[in-house]
Amino acid sequence: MRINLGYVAMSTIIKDCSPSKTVTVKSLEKIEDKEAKLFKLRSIAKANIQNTQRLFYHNKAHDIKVYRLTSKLIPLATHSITDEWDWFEDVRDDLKSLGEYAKENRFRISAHPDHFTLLNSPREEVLSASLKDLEYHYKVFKGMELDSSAKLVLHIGGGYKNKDKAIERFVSNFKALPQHLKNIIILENDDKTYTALEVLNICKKLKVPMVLDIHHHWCNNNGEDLLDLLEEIFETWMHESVPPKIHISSPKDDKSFRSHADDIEAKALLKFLNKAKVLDADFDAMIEAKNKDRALLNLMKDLSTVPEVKIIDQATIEY
DNA sequence: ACCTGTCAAGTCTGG
DNA sequence: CCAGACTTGACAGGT
Repeated sequence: MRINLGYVAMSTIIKDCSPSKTVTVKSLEKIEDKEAKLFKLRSIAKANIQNTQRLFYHNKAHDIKVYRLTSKLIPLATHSITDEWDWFEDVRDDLKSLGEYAKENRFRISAHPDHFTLLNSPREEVLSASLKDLEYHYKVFKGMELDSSAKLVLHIGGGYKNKDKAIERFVSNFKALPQHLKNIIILENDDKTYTALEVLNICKKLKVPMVLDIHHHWCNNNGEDLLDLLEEIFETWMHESVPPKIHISSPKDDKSFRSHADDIEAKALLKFLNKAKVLDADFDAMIEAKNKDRALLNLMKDLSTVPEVKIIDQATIEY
């Protein structure tokens, strides 16, 4: 099986290349002139897109084909303070050429809205803010002219002291989403509330792909063996044009087991690969480590000494 | 150039 | 009902 590694949002290798620059509400409020305000926002947005383009060049140079966009590409995009700002119009051309490059190189692009984006909140205002945030992400993809292989990764949300009810709410709110959002949302197990098995069942019901997070599974499970779930998890991707995606991170230490370590422990990953190999399925693996792309390259280096691992390119292995 | 408190957003726990 | 933890890159103000 072939595994493509990717990383999240920013580089620890390329300096001064943040795609997530922003401005605080307070300092934006201090700017009196409306045009100056817009200029500030526009400049930041364009710089973020430009830096994302630089990351794309870097990714290409390192054979990295799997990448998660920052959710902060457009500063304060869903905050009411920017209601007057037509950001899409301002960065239309920038997004378009960014997307062209991504498509030319067959990058597999995803995004992961922040933990405030909750489809199962009982609070109306939380749900509507979440919808706004989902539409914002969709618009970025749309501006890049990506098709529905570009995905939005979401968690199920809070437990609200009644998980069954919370799942019901998730399902009915999901069903009520506009089709263009349903097409791109994929669901991930989390480290505290919704286990891989629970998310798998929801994914099967809603017919959406599931992202398996291995680290989250270690944190939050009811004793299920991943191998028993893996085939069905990968099956949720059956109708997609891209391979299944998993998330990989290593615990920081025993004390903060849920936190992400700087790098990825090759040993634990190999254990998973050894289990998964019976399925012989290709998949994408998103590296979630503090060292970001550096952690990816470090992991590749560690894997290169393992006899069962065949190095295909700088970010791809066969096992 | 470097340091530190603060930042749009939610949920959960404990008081 | 409210404060603090969670978690995290970047800002902003200060040295």
